[in-house]
Amino acid sequence: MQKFLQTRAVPVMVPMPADGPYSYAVPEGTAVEPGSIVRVPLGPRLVAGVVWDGEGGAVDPKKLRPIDHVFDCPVVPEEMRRFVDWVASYTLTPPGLVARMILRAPEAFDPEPWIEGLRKTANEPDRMTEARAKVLALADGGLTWTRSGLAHAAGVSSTVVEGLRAQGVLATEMIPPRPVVARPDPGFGKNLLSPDQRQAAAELCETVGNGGFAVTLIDGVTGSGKTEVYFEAVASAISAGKQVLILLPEIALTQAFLERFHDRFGARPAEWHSDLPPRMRERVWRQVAEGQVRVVAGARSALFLPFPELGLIVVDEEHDPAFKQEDRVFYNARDMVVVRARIGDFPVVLASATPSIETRVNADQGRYRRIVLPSRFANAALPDIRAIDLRRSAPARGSFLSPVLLEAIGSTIARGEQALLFLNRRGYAPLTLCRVCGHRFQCPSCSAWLVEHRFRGQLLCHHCGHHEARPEACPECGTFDHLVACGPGIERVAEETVALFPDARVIVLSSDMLGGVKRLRLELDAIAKGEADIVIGTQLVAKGHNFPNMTLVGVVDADLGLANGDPRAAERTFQLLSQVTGRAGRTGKKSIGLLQTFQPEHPVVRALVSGDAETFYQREIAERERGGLPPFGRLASIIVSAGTRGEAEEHARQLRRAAPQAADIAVLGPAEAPLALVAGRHRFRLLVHGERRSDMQGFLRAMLNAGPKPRRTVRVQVDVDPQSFL
DNA sequence: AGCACGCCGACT
DNA sequence: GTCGGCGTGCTC
Repeated sequence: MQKFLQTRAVPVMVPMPADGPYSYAVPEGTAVEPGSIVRVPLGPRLVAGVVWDGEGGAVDPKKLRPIDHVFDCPVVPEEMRRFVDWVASYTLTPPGLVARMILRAPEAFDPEPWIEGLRKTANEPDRMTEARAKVLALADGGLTWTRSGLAHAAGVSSTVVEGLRAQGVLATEMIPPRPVVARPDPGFGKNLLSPDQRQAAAELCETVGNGGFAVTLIDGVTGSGKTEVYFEAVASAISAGKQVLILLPEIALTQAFLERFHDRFGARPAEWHSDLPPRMRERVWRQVAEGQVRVVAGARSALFLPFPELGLIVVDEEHDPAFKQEDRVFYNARDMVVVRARIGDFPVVLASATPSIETRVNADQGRYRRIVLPSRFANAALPDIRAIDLRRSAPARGSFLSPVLLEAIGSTIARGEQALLFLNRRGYAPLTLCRVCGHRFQCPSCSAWLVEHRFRGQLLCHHCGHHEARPEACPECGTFDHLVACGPGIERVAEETVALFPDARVIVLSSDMLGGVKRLRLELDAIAKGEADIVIGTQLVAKGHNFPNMTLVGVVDADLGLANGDPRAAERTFQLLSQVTGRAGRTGKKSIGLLQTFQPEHPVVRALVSGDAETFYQREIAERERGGLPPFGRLASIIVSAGTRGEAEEHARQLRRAAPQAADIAVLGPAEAPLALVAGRHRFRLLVHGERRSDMQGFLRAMLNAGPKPRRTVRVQVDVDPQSFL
């Protein structure tokens, strides 16, 4: 006891939702410093934690337990610890949960083991064979090889290599772990840039060269070569000895992107995303922490890697909703990037053909610098976009493709070019009903319509994943053969297309496709090689892939997504359809985009057809600031979720009553909230906005403190959307 | 977040 | 008579 009282106690952030770090005793002879990664006892188990800053909080000395182990690992940099504190405070998340995000590679805290290698000695083998000669010829270079590497390179079995080792011709020598990627060379494969690109790259490199915190938006139409431009900024950061992070929406993190990077820098960036195999994950984490990896291309969680020398972050497809995490810690990685850069005092590049409204406003108001790339690169021209008014040019009965679109598909494939049909709806039909009694198939746990997937023979809920076999008879009235599919899904469009163009080669791309990522990659390759005439796809065709021979993009339902209550409906639809139509015309051939719509006068449709995005943006910004919808930039939401709608609603009401400025709060019910019903949990979103952009945080805190404490299964979480932190 | 403890329904 | 459901509570 006496000894423990004298022992130093340090704060350790443990990976669980405590309000702050816990105190642990530092055993005699153990050295730790802020940022040290340690193993500590927590209740019945041992967990990894990070030694935090300041003095350990006062605890009952009887509770104080000693640190179990200090890992031989680089410390979590000070910038990173401040970042964790900031994110925790901003999102009202317990800091331990945020810290947990940087500790997601448990095996990486121990140094990577050295690998057993083989090296030629002066000894001669007893007898020379052809296989042995091949091995020795390679080993003569004086290099140390791995056993399998040497056998493979020599084209012999590893028993040959093993035999030579047994005779002492090859000796074992330990070699350090291999880097996950080679060092990128900023001067490797410089791209030829257009004058616009050169100008933009020069501006960007100047900002990067100056160092210091700055945010630059590169706003350029699809195909204008934004990537080449920000690659130049990446090159200057590498030359300046900095590490670089490129954030991409997970789906855009494709092979094609990695290859483009390779072509420019002679090496791939390290990848970081949820599908990374655990072993690779650990190696990347470790090598980033050691500063061996200089460039990471990753999904949003890459922001929590422990870079010691980070000097530039690029966020590509800045507007993409995939940068938002909506579970546990609620954050928008794009916004947290800006904070991370401010803490580290280095620049940020945001790139998008269709920036988010809040980023545009930040640029307009001078907080961000904006660089515009107005035209497509080289001979590629933007597709000519037209609306098809479905009231005038209606599809035939039971069909979803209008005569105008069918005609365009026909002539496109007759020219040997490719057509893309886009419909953002998986499955066969979004609603099934009984023609006799009117019964509609609904999800038992979240009351959304069940989507028929005819290919799988199932009805599925796209909210919670519930699925059931498609019945023959109506469960309500028992009548056979009177169930009718309402509306189109991608499978149904495919069925129609195959029937109308029986000789065309049709490929369907959707995220629920059998065969997963591997199959998807094969299909994309096939399309690139011209092995398809018509591609039918959901959202996933919008991103990253280049289809060089694609000269027609048909949007089956341009109105889809405009009618839900999401305050961002118009913005999101504009972004999605811009990207999809942007798939066409990458090679200079004349190309067109056709939008099937019932609302040709809708601002989104008009913006796409006229190519005048500016008017659309100004209108959207004005719309939000006029009220009705919460103005951007000061928007936060408190999400209340509970098992039943009643409970969530009641709690939301109470919180709203507790708030001092009730007029500033809008309560959106499940119908309007974008994520109203998730996994059977009913959610409510209170959108909160204030007149001053100062201290949104304090307001939320006050509201939560004044409000009732959540009881039973009611949970309250806070999601702060666009930034008020600049 | 995990994990243990604890109190009520269907099974070797 | 036990196995096991998840509600509640705690972790320096």
